[in-house]
Amino acid sequence: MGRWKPDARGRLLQAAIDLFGEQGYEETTVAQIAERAGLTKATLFRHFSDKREILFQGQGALVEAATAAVGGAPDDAAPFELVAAGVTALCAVHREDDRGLGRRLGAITASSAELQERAALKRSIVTDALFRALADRLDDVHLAGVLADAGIRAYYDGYAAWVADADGGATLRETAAAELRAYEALIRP
Amino acid sequence: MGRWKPDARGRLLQAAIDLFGEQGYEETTVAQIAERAGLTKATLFRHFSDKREILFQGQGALVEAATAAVGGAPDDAAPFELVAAGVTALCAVHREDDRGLGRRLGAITASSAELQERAALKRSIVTDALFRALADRLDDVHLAGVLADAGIRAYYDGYAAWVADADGGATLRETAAAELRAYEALIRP
DNA sequence: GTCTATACAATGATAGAC
DNA sequence: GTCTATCATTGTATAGAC
Repeated sequence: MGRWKPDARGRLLQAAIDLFGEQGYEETTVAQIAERAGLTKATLFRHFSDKREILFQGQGALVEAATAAVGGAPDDAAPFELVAAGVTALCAVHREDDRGLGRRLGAITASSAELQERAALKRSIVTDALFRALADRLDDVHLAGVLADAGIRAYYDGYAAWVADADGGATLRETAAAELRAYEALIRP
Repeated sequence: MGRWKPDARGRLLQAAIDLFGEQGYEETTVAQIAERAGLTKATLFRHFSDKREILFQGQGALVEAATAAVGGAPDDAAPFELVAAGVTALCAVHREDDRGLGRRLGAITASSAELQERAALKRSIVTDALFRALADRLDDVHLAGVLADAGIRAYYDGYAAWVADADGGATLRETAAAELRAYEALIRP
C-alpha cells in the first residue's frame, strides 16, 4: 500500500469527464486522459476495457440490482409489483444528491455516435436482465416482455426528468414511479 | 460508365459474409474483404462508414417503412391497428424466400460483441422511429411507448422464429403477426 | 499484483492522381 | 469512383519494475 497514488480508477474517470467537457469526446485521446490522471495509456486499459467504458461502468450494478429485487420479491407479489421492485432497485443504484453527474454524462453521450451505441447496448442488457427475472417469476414470456419494456421506459424517462429537474425537485425514485404508474394503467396482467 | 465493374457494394457484402463465415468476424480484416471484392480498403470505406456497417445497412429502409406505414394508416385506425401496420411494413422489407441470409447474419452477429453493440443501436433506432410515428398519431406518449416496444418485440421474436423455422414453414409476416396477437391481449388502449 | 515501457496490428481519415 | 500513400488513434501483447 502507498506505493502508488490511490484510486486510479476515480482519477481516470474524473480526468476523462473533465477533458470530454473541455475538448469533446472524439477530440480527446486516451493518452491525454491517462496523462492527466498521472498514468499511462496501458494502465488506463487495465482499468477500462475500452474508451467508451470509462463512462459506462455502472451497468453491472444495474443488472444485479434489478435481478435481485425481482427474484427476491414476496411469493405472492402481483406482476406489476415485481416490475416496481425492479425499477426501484435500479433507481437506488444512483446517488439521489448528484444530478450534475447525470447531466454531464448525458451531454457527453449526446455528442458522440460511438457513445450512443454503447448506451443502446447497456440499455438492452439491462432490459434483458429485467425480462429474464420477470419471465422466471411469471412463466409468461409475453407478459414479462411488456412489463420489462415498460419498467425500463419508466426508469430511463424518469431518469431524464430527474436530471432535467432543478436541484431539490422530486427524487429519482419519485419521477420513475410516476412514469411507471402511467404504464400500469395501460397493461392488464 | 463501364470503367469499373458494377455493384461494388454487393461484391463487398458477399465477400464480407463469406470471409466472416470462413474465418470469423474479428479475424477478418477490411483489407481482406476489399481484396476479395477486387477493391482497396479506401474504396470499401467509401461504401460503408465502418466495418460493422457492412452487415447492417438495411436499417434505413426499416425506419422509413415503419414511419410511412403508421403515418399512412386510415384516420379511423385503432391504436393497435397502427402498430400492426408498422410491423407488417417492417416484415415486408425482408425477402420471404431467403431465411439463409438471416441465419448466417445471426450466427455472425452472435459471435462478436462489436456486432451485438451495433445490433442494439439499430434496434433502438427502429424502436424510436416506430415510437415517434405512433406518438404522432395517438397523442399519448405512454401508450405509444408500450405499443412501440410490443411491436418491435413481435418483429424481432417473429424474425427469430421465422429464421429458425425449416424452409417452407410460416412466412415472416405470419410469425410476427402471431407474436403481435399475444401482446395485443395484454394491452388496453 | 499493480504499474510502466515499448512495439505492434487494425481501423478509419485524408490528400492528390487517374 | 477508384487508387496510392500516409497518418493518428485505438486497443493488444510482452516483458520488466517496484
